Amino acid sequence: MGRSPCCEKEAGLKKGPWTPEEDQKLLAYIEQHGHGCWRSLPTKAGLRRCGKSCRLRWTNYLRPDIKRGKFTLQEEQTIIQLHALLGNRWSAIATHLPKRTDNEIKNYWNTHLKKRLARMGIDPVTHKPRVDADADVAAGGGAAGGGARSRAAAHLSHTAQWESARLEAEARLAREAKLRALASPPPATAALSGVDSPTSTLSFSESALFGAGSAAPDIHGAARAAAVQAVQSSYGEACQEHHFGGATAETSFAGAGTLAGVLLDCSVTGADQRFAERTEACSGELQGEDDDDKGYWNSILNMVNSSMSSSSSSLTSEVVTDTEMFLPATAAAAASATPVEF
DNA sequence: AAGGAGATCAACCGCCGTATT
DNA sequence: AAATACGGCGGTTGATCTCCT
Repeated sequence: MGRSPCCEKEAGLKKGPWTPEEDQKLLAYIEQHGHGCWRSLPTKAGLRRCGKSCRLRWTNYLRPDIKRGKFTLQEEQTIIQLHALLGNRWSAIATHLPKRTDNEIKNYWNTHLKKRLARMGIDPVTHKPRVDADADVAAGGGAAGGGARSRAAAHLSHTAQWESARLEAEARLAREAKLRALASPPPATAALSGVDSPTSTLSFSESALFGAGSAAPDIHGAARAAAVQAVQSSYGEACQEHHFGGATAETSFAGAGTLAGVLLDCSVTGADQRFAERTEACSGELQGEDDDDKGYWNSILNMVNSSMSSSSSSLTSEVVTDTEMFLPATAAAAASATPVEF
């Protein structure tokens, strides 16, 4: 593990900013041959760069499906939501922002959003109002507050576990899709078509299939089913190791899956009625959760909702707007707190 | 107009997980 | 089972840009 940097092996490799000529070479080579093995690509393409540098340049800049320029309000909202859920897992966040790279999102978070949240008095790490933390400190970190926090942390931990399981399944799905693609080579023009999500192990279209289960071509049917099964079993195991109020692994999966599933469904395909069904199906699963959890998610949603209400966006179907999407049924009722100025 | 400070972002670095040998 | 190769990820850096004095 921890092998040495690829660039160490060959001296004289160029570093630093790419020139237009280098870009052209890389672009031309990939368009013609696909990237294949990154390590051998620079030699074949006539570039004095290491493979890693080429891969980075391609994924972060040259790919034809990358959207550049200012982030929209909706994108900002999505990033904030997903960061609250996933933390600094930029590639996972990028999965839900088509045409944006993890590097770009990371940069935008560090240079814009983090500061903005901080200005609003919200801790960009915990996504909680700083006042809470102060109050807890002032109260000497009492057992009640600490307990609530740990429960909230446990809730988040479940979410993260589910997401991890999902990402694992995505990776498996992507590998299987790749194998299928190799088995039946695409036309030359398709060399660039399998990259419709900048950094995800799963392409955006595949995410959509996976999340929405909609009109998926049968070629992916088995893989999708396998992926779903993998998520279910992974999450089931996670549930057995932890709590979830005595619910079975399957129902726990449904409950927690709602949260991440909503993100997936809504960001990829727009809200659909399956979501409502699942919300109904799992309502009450998380009723043991504490008011702190409600407040936590409320604060995020309020922030998001307030900015959304001031915009003319039609994206309300694309990002989470309904408290029930995020919260356990019991928490939804408490979602009428004053919106935070964004 | 000059230059200093802060902001931005492309690119690098080092580590990790997985596949292959 | 161990070693190695590879792709991917998140954190960090440094060059460049923009704004302010």
